[in-house]
Amino acid sequence: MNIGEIAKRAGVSRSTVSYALSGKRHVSPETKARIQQVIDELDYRPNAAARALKEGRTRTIGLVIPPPVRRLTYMQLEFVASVLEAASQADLDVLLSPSGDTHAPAFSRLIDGRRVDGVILMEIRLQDPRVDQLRKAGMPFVTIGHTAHPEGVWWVDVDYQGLVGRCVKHLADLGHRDVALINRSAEMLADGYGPGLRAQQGFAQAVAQYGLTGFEYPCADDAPAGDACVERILNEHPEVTAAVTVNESALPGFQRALQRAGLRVPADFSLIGVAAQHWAEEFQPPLTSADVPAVQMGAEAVQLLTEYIADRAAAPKHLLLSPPISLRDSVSRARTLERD
Amino acid sequence: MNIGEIAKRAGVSRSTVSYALSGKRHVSPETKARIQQVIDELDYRPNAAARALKEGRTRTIGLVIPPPVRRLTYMQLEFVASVLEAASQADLDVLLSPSGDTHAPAFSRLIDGRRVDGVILMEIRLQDPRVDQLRKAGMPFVTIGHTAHPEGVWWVDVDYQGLVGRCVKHLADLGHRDVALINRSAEMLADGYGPGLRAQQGFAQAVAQYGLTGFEYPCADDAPAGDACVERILNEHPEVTAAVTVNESALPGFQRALQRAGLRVPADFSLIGVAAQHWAEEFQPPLTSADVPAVQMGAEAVQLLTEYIADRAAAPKHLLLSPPISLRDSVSRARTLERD
DNA sequence: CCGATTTGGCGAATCGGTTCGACAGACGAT
DNA sequence: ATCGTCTGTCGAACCGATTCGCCAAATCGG
Repeated sequence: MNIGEIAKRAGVSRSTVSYALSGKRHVSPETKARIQQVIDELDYRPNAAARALKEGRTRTIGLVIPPPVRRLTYMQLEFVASVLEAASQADLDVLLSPSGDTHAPAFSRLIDGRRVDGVILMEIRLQDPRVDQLRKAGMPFVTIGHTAHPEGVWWVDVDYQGLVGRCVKHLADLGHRDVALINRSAEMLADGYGPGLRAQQGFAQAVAQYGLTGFEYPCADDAPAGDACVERILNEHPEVTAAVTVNESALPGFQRALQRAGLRVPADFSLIGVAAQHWAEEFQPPLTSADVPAVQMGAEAVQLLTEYIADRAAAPKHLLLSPPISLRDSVSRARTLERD
Repeated sequence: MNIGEIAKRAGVSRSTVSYALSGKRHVSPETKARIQQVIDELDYRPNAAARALKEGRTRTIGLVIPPPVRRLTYMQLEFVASVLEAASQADLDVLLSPSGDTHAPAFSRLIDGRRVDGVILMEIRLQDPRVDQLRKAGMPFVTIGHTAHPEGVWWVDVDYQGLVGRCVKHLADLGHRDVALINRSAEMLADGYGPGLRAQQGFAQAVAQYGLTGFEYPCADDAPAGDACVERILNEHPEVTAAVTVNESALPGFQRALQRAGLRVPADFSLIGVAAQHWAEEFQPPLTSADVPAVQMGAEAVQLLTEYIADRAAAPKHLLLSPPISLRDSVSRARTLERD
């Protein structure tokens, strides 16, 4: 069931079938109808490989996700979902590829084997070898997150630095003087993970600017780590009355540790952060947070990538999003002030 | 940078390059070395589309996931991750495709456009039109889950019916007389969702067999629904001392509702279920459960699919897994017995 | 009524690989 | 010296689409 078979049954040439399908040249309505009928009968659809070979494009994009996949955070899952959705809208297929040392062959296949027209890269590091490889191969790509030197690169990101700064300001305005930052894991920071390092900077700057005392705590991406982290904070710095977090996966652990310590949120301890809306609302009480617009970001990434693919000479574009802080129920005035 | 270019620079014909790469015919060591050197210099990799066209296979499998993707349960995410991992091991790429009405064109592209060599289908219904479509198109596929009439189909599944039955038996052995089943949502059951309906059957059978009184509660896949569901159970049937759950996404909600009601697990209320190990361990206290071996299932699905692709005439195989119940801390003897 | 233009469709080349058959040269056996 | 075998390589066909150039018939204007 190839185009030749269709042509034979419709009594026309292969090229006519092709033109009838693509509309790139005029075909008489009668002929077109006859061809369409045969196609419907046989459930014919052009062979993707043949088309890709001739056209030089695959109508497929690669989505490179961080391993181990099983540990995908909810936010990352939202990216994947929204990229998938946006790609589907644009009639693009998505080839999902884990990155990392053991998957290097797969990555090279993707790039050098021209399996995809472009790539969306998630979880990039400040220095990221994959960016260099893509650049060298001349493969269009958009990163979610941005490297230390993103000039000439297309990217979409959330302004972690600014957002964490605004969270600190929010706490300062409410009278908190001693605050903690619960960051991502120490390994990720050492590995040059952008959002973590930018959160660090934003926190340090804002703490200095508003004259607060700040303590930074790295924390692995799971509930037990969150539990342990909050316990450490409470032990080591009992004067801390509020925390800013960029670690949504650890949130359930915070709840447990605070509860065990007999601290109520927000009466005794305020919590604010940057997180996916889902996690923020799941928290008890609902977390005041800057909701990362993951869905929008995924869609924008696909949009940018299609633009890039369509015009490889176009000037690089990027998008730095800074969503507003949604006021929920996890932040209150500092205890010390309430005693006045 | 195509095979012709490599051939020219190495001073051989295109076919020799091809044979040097594939090893399907003997090529002298010197020639092979010369070719390899040119390839390394240019980072050459065969164009996937051209190869797919000639070979008639794409070295790609499709993974069809349920929409809305954003609501993937942890277990489903584990399937995706393990399929990805296993495919990567087998040098296969994975095309991720959401299913559902709005994505029908993408699904047809996958199947009729021969974009993939085979398909893995997740979340299938007892009656599933996608199964029929795949069958009609002659596309090899493996389902995770099985339809009402799985004869002639390749599949991998967990024995929900048997597992739920064993959970009930476990509770009966410990003296519980009135037990609840917290199932998946009413919509999913109405829609013919296999695991939910099989859990229902297993529960009903076991309850009858051991002479217990059973109450079935459907529950949506999220924490608030779980909270509300447990509250209803406690209100409507205060005599219930234990529940079996197959709804891992609702678990955090159970915790909250039980806590609010002042019931301790397992002293006052026992909980047992079928869930991903991750969720079972995240629960407070760790949940006694039959851990769904999602990672194994994903790997097995890929394995079966490659066998099927390699020999389309092979007799269908399937795998019905029945993991043991891991005893953790959420089940105890019934209260009434403890008073003896 | 004749040349120019438009309409509708055809044939062949092409994309970049794989693979089959052929073939030249080296070598061993008789 | 001759024949057969084996080695290593080449040339050409092919996979299934798209697209360019071309041409026959129909239509139009003066």
